Amino acid sequence: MKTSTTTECCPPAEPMPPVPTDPVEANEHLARLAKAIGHPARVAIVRMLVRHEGCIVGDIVDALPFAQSTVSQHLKQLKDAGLIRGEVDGPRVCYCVEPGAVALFKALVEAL
Amino acid sequence: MKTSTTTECCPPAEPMPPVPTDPVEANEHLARLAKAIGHPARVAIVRMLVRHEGCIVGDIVDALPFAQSTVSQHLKQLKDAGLIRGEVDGPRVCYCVEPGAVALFKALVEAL
DNA sequence: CCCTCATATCGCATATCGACGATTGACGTT
DNA sequence: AACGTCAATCGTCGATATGCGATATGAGGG
Repeated sequence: MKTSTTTECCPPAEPMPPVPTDPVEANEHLARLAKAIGHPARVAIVRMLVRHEGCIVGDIVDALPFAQSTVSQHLKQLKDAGLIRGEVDGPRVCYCVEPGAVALFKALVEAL
Repeated sequence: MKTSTTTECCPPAEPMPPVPTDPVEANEHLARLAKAIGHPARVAIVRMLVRHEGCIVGDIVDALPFAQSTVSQHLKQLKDAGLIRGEVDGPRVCYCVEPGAVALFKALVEAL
């Protein structure tokens, strides 16, 4: 198996970062998460990572119609927003969703 | 009563724009909505409009620490995304949430 | 060791955003 | 008709986003 690497590399991950109590901070947090999601490619990435329970790497690049460097930037933005996590797995890098962050995002949106 | 105008002006509004079936289109739609939400001021605006069942106008400007023109631009972005609607009510303009769009957004996020 | 593969990062060009002040337009009031 | 008010738009500016190719970096394999 080489073509599609679906290695296991994601730790259990925390349950859910505390929902911000301060309304202003909640707004900013939601805005930050929404902004990170605010691009079709990043939506696709998140969806892909959520579906593939495990993690994927350069498969993401193959699945998207963008150059490798572009995809890497999108991954960085998602990582900066705390939505995903990347861990080095030998020669390749393994990305996985941060379930808590996604849950928080859903909660914040639901609370709109 | 002049200071805080909370006039009634929002029509019942449709129940919910159809959830896009095409996954690509769903991604783009979600991205568009998320992008529109991806700013603290716009989050605040949406939240404000959702809470005040009716509609508000220049009160939004007073509630935010930005110039009137800036708030107007944010309102325009939200309107372009289909999240809110603005109707002229005499000398002032009345904004209200598009409940269907918000529901769709929530549904799309939930389906992540 | 060198070489390759997989990612990240840099540098660049273009486009859009975010904020503002100033102007315009629409509407009531006087 | 002239005025004042409210809101949208214009023009501008710096900052950021988005895309790419080219280049660094790092881990493994020959």
